[in-house]
Amino acid sequence: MRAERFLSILIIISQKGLVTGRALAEHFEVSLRTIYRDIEKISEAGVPIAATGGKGGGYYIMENYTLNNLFLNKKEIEPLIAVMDNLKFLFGNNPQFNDIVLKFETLRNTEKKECDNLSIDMSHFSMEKELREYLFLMNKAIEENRILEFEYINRKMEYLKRVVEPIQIEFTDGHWYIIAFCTIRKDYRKFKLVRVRNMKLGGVFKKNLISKEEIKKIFSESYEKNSILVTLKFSSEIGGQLSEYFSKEKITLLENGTYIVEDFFPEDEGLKKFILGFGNDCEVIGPDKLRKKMVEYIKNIYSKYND
DNA sequence: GTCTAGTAAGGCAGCAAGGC
DNA sequence: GCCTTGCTGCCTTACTAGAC
Repeated sequence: MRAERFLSILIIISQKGLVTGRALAEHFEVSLRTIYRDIEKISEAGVPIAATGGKGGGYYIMENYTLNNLFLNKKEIEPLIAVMDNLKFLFGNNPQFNDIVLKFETLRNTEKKECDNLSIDMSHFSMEKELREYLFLMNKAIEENRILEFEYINRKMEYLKRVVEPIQIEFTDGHWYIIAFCTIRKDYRKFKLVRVRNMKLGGVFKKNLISKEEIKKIFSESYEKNSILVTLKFSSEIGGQLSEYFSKEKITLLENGTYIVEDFFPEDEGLKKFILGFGNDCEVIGPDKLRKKMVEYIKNIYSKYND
């Protein structure tokens, strides 16, 4: 704890140039006396920290002394800083996270030129404010083993109450999820954050010792169990777009210029909408039951426009 | 379980230096 | 001179680890 504070004090002084002992004491929530002792120990360790008294005074690191990037090289720092930039936007109200960001910003000062060629955006345009608030609550709940209560919007636009024991925050396919044990469904579930409303922190729960790998396996098995092998035929016009949705080995180019794609999909409403998203350029070849479902689905749409 | 030593931290008092 | 800030010494408290 103390060694960690020493390093943070050094980084803060290095980052800000001049910092008062009082400011450091407030930041670390310790007494001024403790900060003086810390500064003394840091100086004894050979770091040239100097001080000026009076108004406008404080601690500073003497010229020509820089903090080395001990563990990371330039190429490793670049993607980390891009990610930290994003996470700062999302977790900015977490004091512990802000300390980490400060450390990375210190690295940025020495690596600035190398950080400009990578940009990552993990925000969501429709619920920026809620996203930040929910991520903060989720993070806190996981750290303190606390229940999360929220309303979850299902496909029928019904608001269903959920009480969950959170395990992990995940960012996949451009969306944030909370992986948790649902105390209502008595099962592990993945909740899409854009469907969550009115999230609140609840009481403390006893942490289940299930590993992240086991949970991953549960979701993977569930996905496979609910998935079917689908064969799709695409027109030559849409060929270029297929690589956005499918891996190379799943796409076969036929002699007539059309494409065949074979892949596993979860068998739900989303699949039909996904296929229809390609419009007239996609045809279901198999399985037959999906082809029949598509026919019914399209008939329903047609009837809406044929009054 | 109890005692002891070490460590970390807080509080207080007094002093020095610098800026306004 | 007053205010702000740093510096130091002394005492106390709380916690932890090790010895018995």
